[in-house]
Amino acid sequence: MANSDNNGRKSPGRVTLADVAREVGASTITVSRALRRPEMVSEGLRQRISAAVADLGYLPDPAARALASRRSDVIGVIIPSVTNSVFADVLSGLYDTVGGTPYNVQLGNTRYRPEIEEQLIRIFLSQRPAGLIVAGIDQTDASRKLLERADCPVVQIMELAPDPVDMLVGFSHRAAARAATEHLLDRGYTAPTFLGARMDPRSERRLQGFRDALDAVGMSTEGRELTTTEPSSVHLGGALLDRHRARAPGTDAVFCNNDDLALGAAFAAQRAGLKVGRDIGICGFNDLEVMAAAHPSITSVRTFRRQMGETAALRVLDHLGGKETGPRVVDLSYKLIPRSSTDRGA
Amino acid sequence: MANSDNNGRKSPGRVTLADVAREVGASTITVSRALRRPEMVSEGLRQRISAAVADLGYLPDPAARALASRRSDVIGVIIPSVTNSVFADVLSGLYDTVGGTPYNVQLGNTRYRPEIEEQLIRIFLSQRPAGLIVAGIDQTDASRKLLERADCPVVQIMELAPDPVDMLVGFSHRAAARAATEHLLDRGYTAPTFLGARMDPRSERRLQGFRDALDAVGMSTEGRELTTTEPSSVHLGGALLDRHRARAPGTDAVFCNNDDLALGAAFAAQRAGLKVGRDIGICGFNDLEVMAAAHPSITSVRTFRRQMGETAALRVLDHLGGKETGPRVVDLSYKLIPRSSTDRGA
DNA sequence: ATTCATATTGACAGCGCTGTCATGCGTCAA
DNA sequence: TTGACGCATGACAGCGCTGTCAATATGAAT
Repeated sequence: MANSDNNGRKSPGRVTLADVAREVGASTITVSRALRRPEMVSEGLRQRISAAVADLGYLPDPAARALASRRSDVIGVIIPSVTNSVFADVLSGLYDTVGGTPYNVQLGNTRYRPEIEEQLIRIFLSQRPAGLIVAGIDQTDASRKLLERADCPVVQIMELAPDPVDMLVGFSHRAAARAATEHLLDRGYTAPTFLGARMDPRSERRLQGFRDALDAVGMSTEGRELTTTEPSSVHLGGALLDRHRARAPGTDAVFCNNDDLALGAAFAAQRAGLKVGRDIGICGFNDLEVMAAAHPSITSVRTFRRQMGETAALRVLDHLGGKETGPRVVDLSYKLIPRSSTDRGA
Repeated sequence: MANSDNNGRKSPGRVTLADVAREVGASTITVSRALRRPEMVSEGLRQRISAAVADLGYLPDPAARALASRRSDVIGVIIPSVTNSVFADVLSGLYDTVGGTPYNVQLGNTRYRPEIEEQLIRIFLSQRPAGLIVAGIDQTDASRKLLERADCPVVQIMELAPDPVDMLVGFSHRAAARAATEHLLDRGYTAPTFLGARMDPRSERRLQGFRDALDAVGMSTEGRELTTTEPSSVHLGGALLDRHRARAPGTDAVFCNNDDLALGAAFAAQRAGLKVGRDIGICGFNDLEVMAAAHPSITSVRTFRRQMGETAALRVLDHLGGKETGPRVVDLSYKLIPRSSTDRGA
């Protein structure tokens, strides 16, 4: 016979539910249940099944499960950048929270392009994901519709908005930026400038917060903004500061879009012979670890990125576990951390 | 009838191959072929099928495909840390290369624990991945056996070794560290110390390279190594330098495990009133962007992390595409970038 | 004793796709 | 003309699992 050689067992290398079922003398469906809803199977059988599973080294086939249940174990995560350390922290929280559950994180990288985001959403949805986590609230109309129709939990992260597609975990970039700018004014700086790179939607909102603060004290924003769409970097922070100081020598403080720029600005200031803090105030955004360790230490707005990942993952997992408790919108807020770089007396 | 209501079409929301087939009056298998091996289907039919696919918005179901073909579209990537910017760069290269292909990257995070790595390999293999990319060459025996038996391309990355499981893309940490240390000696520093955090296998090899360099000039490594298993950070770099200087005031140079430590050491040195370069030489490892922008700029060993991700992905994709050309081992090497921090005259 | 709810198990079909083998048909050398 | 061959297409089964409904057993309620 053609199949005489693999008689008695399936192709080697893959242990199936049927193998386990045969081993314990039960049906496959019972084994399936013992694994997914143990409370539905009697104590004794359940234990024999566990033993057989361990014994045979059975591992479920996610593809078969997904096909039969019409639901995959993939939690899709759609973010604009993998390298950006801000997202790296969020991801770290996500992976730590999802690791240890039967679910898997799958990443999609939009590279800050809405049309790629839309395509990724479509592709993820075609996998019938267990959940979807997307960065930001500025999806295209089509994307938003897709997300609204998705029959899985959806969490938007990184920002705050009154009308999330489903759930949302984030904070107000605008309020955070306003607080940072007000801090500069409080510390006695009189000519602050906004330095911004990349200028994605979140950066735009930070710029808006900067304007809010100036508006509130009746200060014009004219000539107090220097932005570029180039990706952010430490070097660019220095270049922006140099460029701006050449045009507006009176500048005595900068609020930077993010910490890379702030760090670069600090280096450039030192290079130019300025004393950071006394001669020029510098405030960053995100409070990366380096900000506290820098010399001088650099003021920043702390954001809770890792916690954002954790919370978003938990929201999804809770929904999947049937617990639909908890608020739909979680505001993780922010915290200004004043340091030497905005201390004029330092 | 029970099914009279969904007569004529399947449950809405999912367009299947069968829908496309019906639309063009062909069989499902032909549509399947038109999508996967277009050259097997006649010109005319192929075009009508493409049109119908676009028209109906058909998206293949990866679970069904994986089940039927016994091969998933997942390229598993197993790394020790998601946050570490070194891996972030590798990942970025991976995602950029795999994005645009029909394959998907799925990440596993070992947190530097071999037993988790082994478990992850097992789980990934149970998905019959298209390929597997694992960081390092220090797998457990069991892990290595699993990888050897895997019937998919396997690429080890980050390091160099004579006996890869399958393919390998990396560079010699030992040689790179030796070159860095020799640079310190060449520049006239006479009492260099190795500062190391985390001390994973790659760090150990860098330490070995440091020792090689000292050995070569007959210098003792006694008291010239300060390492910790704590995770690396900028702050820790400063702390290590301070601690070491307290014990060994004669130290005139440090080779740091990585750039975070080096940056922290530079800040700490400045804080202590030392002139970086003249009073103390500092060399980092990896050459993160910040090293060139720092004030003073910091010497480092450039490693080609992004390219490592790209190359590893390409190796996998080539194999999947049938092209088994190219060497099994790719040495991406390294490049010492001398800067002010190791310039005694600066 | 009978009925009914509850708990435990199983039979069956089918998720959407692809591997395998078979079929139909036109082409071409003998 | 004929058989061999290659090309394009299709029929069929089945990948490994789970949803659904049915069957049986058990004990409580009447």
